[in-house]
Amino acid sequence: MVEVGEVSVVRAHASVLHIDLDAFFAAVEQRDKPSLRGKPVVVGGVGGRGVVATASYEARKYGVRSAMSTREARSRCPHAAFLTGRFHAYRDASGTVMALLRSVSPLVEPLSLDEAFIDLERADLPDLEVPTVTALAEGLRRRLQEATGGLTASVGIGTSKFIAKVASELDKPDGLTVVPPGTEQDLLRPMHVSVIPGVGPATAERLRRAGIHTVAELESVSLEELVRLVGKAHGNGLWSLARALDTRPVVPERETKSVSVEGTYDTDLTDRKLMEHLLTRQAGEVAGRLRKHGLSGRTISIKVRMHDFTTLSRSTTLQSPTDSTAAISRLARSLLTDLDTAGGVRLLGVGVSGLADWIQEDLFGETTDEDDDLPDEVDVPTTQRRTWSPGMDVVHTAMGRGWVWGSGRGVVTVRFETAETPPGPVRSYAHDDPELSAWLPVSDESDES
DNA sequence: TCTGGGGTCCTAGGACCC
DNA sequence: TCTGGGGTCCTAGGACCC
Repeated sequence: MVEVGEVSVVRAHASVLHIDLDAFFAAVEQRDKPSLRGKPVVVGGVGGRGVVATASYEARKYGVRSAMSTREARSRCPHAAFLTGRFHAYRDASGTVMALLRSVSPLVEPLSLDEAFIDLERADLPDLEVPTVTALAEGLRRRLQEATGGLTASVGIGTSKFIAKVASELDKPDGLTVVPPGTEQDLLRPMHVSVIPGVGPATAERLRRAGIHTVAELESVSLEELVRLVGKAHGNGLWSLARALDTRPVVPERETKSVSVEGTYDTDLTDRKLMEHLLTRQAGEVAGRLRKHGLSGRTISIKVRMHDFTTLSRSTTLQSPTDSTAAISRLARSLLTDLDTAGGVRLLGVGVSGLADWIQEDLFGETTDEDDDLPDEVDVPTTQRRTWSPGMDVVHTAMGRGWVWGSGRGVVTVRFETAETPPGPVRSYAHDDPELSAWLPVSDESDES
């Protein structure tokens, strides 16, 4: 990437590589189970409301596609093997591939289990001319097959992420396309606008109504007009990509922004008690994943998809991050109270965002003046319930001793005492969180001193 | 019984603060 | 009493990606 002052310029060499494993989930299944080789394989949800995650090329011949309902896939290709998927196997294979990619260049950006960008400017190469990067890619594809027991990949190389990704689509499966620098516009202009990342069905339809079908037509539209059509951020992005202007860097690590769990049920839910039970279970999974990664979050959300596919969400933001199952589950259930679910619910989900690494994160010394900025208490049915007094109650938890700092919405906020940096970190708990059972009123503290 | 699950980013409006 | 603008945070919804 060339930097000219603040402005980054498109690369002079085809030094971005995009790699896409062919029909990845299905290919892993065929690799591990020889009887499936050469036969149509469909991996995805097998329930009444399942969809196809990956179809092998044999199944694609019958018109089976990703995101198609499994029902439809069955009617198109009844003799295919329908499998639910073995994610640990896919994760293993993906790990092998990513490690191989990192041996080519330290700058590898995985996009999913089966896709990644590689920055070849950081590879050990004599130059970045087309023959050199072509040879590198052929060697990589060969080694990948060996390392994975026969998985194949499609590779594209170009002067940007956009071009590399478009290129990898051009020769599938098991192909390689290098787009020489300077030929990007010739490649793109005849293509449909939907080759541009971010142009999905809704944007394509808006553009179509404005008479814009191809990249060449998109290129002829002014920036102002594009922003008017699709909004500011999107408009700016489309204007640049239509001209093959893409300076997005290859970024190896990205911070997690949210963690969520959702489920679609084979029959619509109408029983509120059952919905609360399911939200509780999901909250536990979310909290477990947060803890596993040392994360906690301030915003708890639920997602509810109704029988008619309309999707609602409700969220609430705490003063301080939590990873507590009880807190997340209580808030999730209380958010459901808002919603009229009479028509039946096909999907429920729980998510946490506004993530923090709570050990390092914030709240050391800020937010000093008020004890309780939490929203007003909602009436949550609780068997064991007491009043927590900010500034008055002391609690003992797995994290040590802390003061009750805020209270509301069925959640207690605790500020922990730490030796070196008072006041210490803050966490939230449900009122009846078992972790808080060792609370002591402040008046009992005299015994300790 | 068309339409999964886990994410990211954007928009728009309102509250609130300066 | 009226009129402001900018910035940030929050919520809800939607588009999109793999």
